[in-house]
Amino acid sequence: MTTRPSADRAAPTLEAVAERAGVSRSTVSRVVNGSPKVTDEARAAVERAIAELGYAPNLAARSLASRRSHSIALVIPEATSRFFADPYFAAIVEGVADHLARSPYTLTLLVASETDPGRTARYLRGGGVDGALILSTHSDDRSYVELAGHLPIVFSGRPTVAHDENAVIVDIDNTSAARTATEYLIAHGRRRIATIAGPQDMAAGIDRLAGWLDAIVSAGLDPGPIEVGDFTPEAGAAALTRLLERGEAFDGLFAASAQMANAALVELGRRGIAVPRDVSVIAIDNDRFAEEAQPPLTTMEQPTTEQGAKIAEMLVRLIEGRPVERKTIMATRLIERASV
Amino acid sequence: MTTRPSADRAAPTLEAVAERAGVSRSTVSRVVNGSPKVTDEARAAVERAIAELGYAPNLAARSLASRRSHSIALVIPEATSRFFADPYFAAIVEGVADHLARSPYTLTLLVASETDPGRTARYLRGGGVDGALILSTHSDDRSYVELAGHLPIVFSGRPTVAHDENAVIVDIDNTSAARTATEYLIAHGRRRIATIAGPQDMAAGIDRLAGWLDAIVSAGLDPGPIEVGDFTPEAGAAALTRLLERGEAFDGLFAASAQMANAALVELGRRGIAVPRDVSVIAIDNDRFAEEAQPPLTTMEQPTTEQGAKIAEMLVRLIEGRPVERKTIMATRLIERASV
DNA sequence: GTGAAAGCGCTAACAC
DNA sequence: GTGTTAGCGCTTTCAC
Repeated sequence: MTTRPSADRAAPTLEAVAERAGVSRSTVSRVVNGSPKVTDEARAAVERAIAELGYAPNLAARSLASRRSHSIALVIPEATSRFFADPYFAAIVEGVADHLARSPYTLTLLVASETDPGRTARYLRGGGVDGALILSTHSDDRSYVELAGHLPIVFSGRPTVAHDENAVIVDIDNTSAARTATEYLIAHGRRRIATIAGPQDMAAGIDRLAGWLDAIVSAGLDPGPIEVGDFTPEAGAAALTRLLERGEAFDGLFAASAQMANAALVELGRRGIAVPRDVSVIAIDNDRFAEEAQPPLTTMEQPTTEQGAKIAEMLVRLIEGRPVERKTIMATRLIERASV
Repeated sequence: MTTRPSADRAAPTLEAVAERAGVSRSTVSRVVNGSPKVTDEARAAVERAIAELGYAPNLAARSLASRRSHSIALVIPEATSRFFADPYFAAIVEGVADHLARSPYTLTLLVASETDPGRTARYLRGGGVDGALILSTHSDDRSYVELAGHLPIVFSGRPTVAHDENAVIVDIDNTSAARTATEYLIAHGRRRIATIAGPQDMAAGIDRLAGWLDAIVSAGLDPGPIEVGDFTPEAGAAALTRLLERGEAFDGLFAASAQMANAALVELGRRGIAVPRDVSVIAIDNDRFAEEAQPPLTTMEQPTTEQGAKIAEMLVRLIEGRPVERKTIMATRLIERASV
């Protein structure tokens, strides 16, 4: 059984409303856009005509004439599948969507096409959106940095490449969060601290590794072994295995993401290594992976949903020409559970 | 430290490209849109001019003239927060985004505003999108059903209200899936089967309850106690508690979602009721809640990501005037784990 | 195969 | 406060 699209009769135009209300198109436009310079009578007549006709303004025409689309893009890097499975990204999107729902802006999800990288840039420069949100990504984010000259852009997480002085960035202090986490391990008597670091081509990965090292060196200790993962549970399990295979003992472990820590905890348990008795574990991210870990994970919370709302807020301000801070650092805090 | 948007010089227009390439605007338009009716020379000249100028077509103008936006909306019902935390919705979005990334269409996320319900409809009718995807929602989805007269619409999950014969729907057979699950319990010797049903104002909730009942009646058994939840873990835990408080014994439990089953399993464990020894549990959804359940949950898998891709595919076909099936039923299958 | 001309439906000066 | 007049940058007949 098949069907074809219904032939819809032409939608009523602003001109039709004007005729019906007995006013000019300008007046209709003013009413639709909430201008105060309209008499109550005129406004009433227009509103009635709009209701009777079921008029809805044509967005493309409005956008063409006003040079504003009232829409912003959220650029999704790389594979979509990994994106939505990651509670970090889900929370960011939630914060963005939620903030925009209370604004006149609409959210466009732009999946960066691997097959045609130029497509995203072309879209962004075609005026389809008034600005774009770029999520922290791998070091190939140069093209986005360059886009900042063409339209308002806000980065969530600092780009790894050199960026314009005018770039607007919202981030947490990854170095400081990692340092605090590691210091917590040290304060609990741990002396030989390993780390499962994040990808070293992303700012969050690099900075968290630096924070771990800084805490250790500042305490006069020697760094434990380092293995790198890509923030996912699979990578965490693999990294822990490699850590153990190196045969270097450690009594503390700092993981750059809760997803990796959660999987590491599973591997430790499987090998009969008790947490926190034999090894204390701490990580960054207070998501479901931290909560559901066995034992529940002590971790640094980053306000992800709030960060999503913040980047949306910043972008809207940028678009509307209001002053914005160039760099916003969201606060993190320690959540004590049972893994240290 | 604050900054203001950079004053960007005007973007090059199609006309500028035409001048530079020494052709008319029509020819440039043809090249940009891949028309075959252009000589190789003309095409080369135009492409060079485009590259030199860094031209990107203005989307609003194109959309106004062609009456196509090459963009589709995914309408998100109710609270955004619940939406992104739900693996079902995340998978749907993933499927949609992934399919569209390989098409010339862009995805707009439309959060149905609770404060201004008309806003969504106005947007959809303003030509900002060529069609819309409506996710199964509560019974107040009447307004979306009506929209189908104005633009191409595809429903994921059948609407509970009467809908146009032309409505395009992609769904699973909820009744059959629930029946199969319940029959599996019966085949394993369970005779007194309770259920934690889904919301009774949603098709998935209603149909799954019907399937459960049908299997029981067909087997000549008496139905066990029923409690209703809203698909969330919290609702599952509460429903199980109520089920137990009723004092009616049961040796089998069918839950309408894995999220509810997962939480119910936790509650059963807490009370020392062994699964599957004392009670067998089965549910619908093969998501992380099913996998991570203790014990791992035997469940009916629905191909959620594929369903997302399917609704996107159907909508694009509808928009492009190609024939589409009015109703597509995605296959479900039993995943045997350890809870029965 | 190519160009000229006529809009697409709206906003934004500007005059009244 | 209201109407008139130009476009916004593109697609699309329709001649040639």
